[in-house]
Amino acid sequence: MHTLVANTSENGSLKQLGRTAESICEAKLIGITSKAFAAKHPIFFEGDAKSCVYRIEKGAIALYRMAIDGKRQVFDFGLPGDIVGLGAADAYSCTAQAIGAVRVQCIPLSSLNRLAAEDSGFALKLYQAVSSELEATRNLLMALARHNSLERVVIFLLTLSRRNALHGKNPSLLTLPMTRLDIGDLLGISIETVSRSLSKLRKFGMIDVIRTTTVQIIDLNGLNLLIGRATYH
Amino acid sequence: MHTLVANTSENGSLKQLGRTAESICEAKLIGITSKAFAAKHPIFFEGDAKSCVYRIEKGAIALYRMAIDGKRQVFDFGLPGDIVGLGAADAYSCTAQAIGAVRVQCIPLSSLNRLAAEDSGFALKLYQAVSSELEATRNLLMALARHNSLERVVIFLLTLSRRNALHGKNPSLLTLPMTRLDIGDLLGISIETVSRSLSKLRKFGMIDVIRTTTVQIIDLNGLNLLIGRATYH
DNA sequence: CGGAGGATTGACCGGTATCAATCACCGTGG
DNA sequence: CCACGGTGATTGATACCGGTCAATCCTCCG
Repeated sequence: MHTLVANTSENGSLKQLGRTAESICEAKLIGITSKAFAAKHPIFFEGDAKSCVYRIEKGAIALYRMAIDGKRQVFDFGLPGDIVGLGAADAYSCTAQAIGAVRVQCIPLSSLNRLAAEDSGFALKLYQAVSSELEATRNLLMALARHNSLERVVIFLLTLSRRNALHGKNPSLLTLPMTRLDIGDLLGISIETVSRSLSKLRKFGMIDVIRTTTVQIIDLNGLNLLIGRATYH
Repeated sequence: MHTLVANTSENGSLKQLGRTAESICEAKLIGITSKAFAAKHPIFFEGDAKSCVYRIEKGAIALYRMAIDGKRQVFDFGLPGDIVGLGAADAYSCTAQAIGAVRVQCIPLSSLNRLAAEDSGFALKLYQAVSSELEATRNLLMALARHNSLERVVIFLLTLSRRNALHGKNPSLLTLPMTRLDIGDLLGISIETVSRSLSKLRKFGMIDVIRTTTVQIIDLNGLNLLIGRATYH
């Protein structure tokens, strides 16, 4: 998973999990299959007995939980390379849903458990991976609890930008595969407020909304200043 | 760590970590020492090189992180029996500070790492423990993002109540070792709003604030209804 | 008894949710 | 190729929750 950037611990967890995810996949895991899901289809539901963990090959998914009153909290978006479904509980602790068309690798839990029981090094990799998720969740928590709606949207954009940079893509041209509702449910704000925030950033001349799914960052430094942090590092 | 209750995954993680914490302490760890801290003194700082994990014997601590603008986000309160400082990173990812006088066991990281490398079962225990912390953090995230201030305070009280029940103490008589500021910084609201929420619950006849540090729950069912959940289960 | 830190209560204001109307984009079918 | 319909996005008007400032109260200790 990735890490929202507006915090003091910087992007350590992102890189770290990236490496961890890779080593998990490089391990001698057997029975891995590949599977495709159409847009909006669930990969697994919160509460379901856990049978597999998944590695995103192509597309994007949303990880979320529903509150009793029907409100939805997105914890993260899973993008290619990410592993979702980790955690020691025997049931999935949140729902994973395809945003667009998605292809995933299914890693059987039995296979994962066997390897972890045999190889303490692999078990420690799982420990690392979940530690990173914990870190990312705390960062999101900081973003939600301590920033207003405009700042949250900026943090979201900068996070995507940083992800792009780490994948060798253009950090100033962002693709938003998710809807405004998905973004709002991640940031804890309404779709209208997401929209208003993007419009405000456009009027400030900091971004350009080319299409609803494509955002060009014009003034990266300005965005960083909005969340109280300069870019030079 | 404990788990805020207003969610669908129930209290699984709480019990689970309770057990995990115990088994971690029962393990053959060497070099454990005991240490005392006075009120408001730091146990460790965010960013410090990690040398030990700590088990609370007596008293209470706050786990928090500071935002750039000086705002503080409390992630959790550590109460007797809890283990704090876990996580695969080589630096503490948040600050731990004594609320009142505190006594802790210091478990050297070197000892922990050696055992984890030798014994995959112990490594998996660490995996479980951090998974539970992740779960608790997600629950807090749900509370912050999806509940108003009154509901957050109710969730906080019900969490303490459940903790009491699990420790064999009276679930209707709550001790609040932390200040209103600590509570507010956990729930993302101001001290005035914490105070107003408690007063409102008192006027509703649902609680009685005996002293500022002691709350009697009168109508547990009513509190549960406020957060959209009945008690009968 | 007095001082200090913490808690409570009130008044006011701003940010954001909500409701509502319109717009933009895109796939479908004529 | 264009008209049309549906979904999602944008923009505006309004109400209200909760932050902030300020005054007072409470409790614990010296």
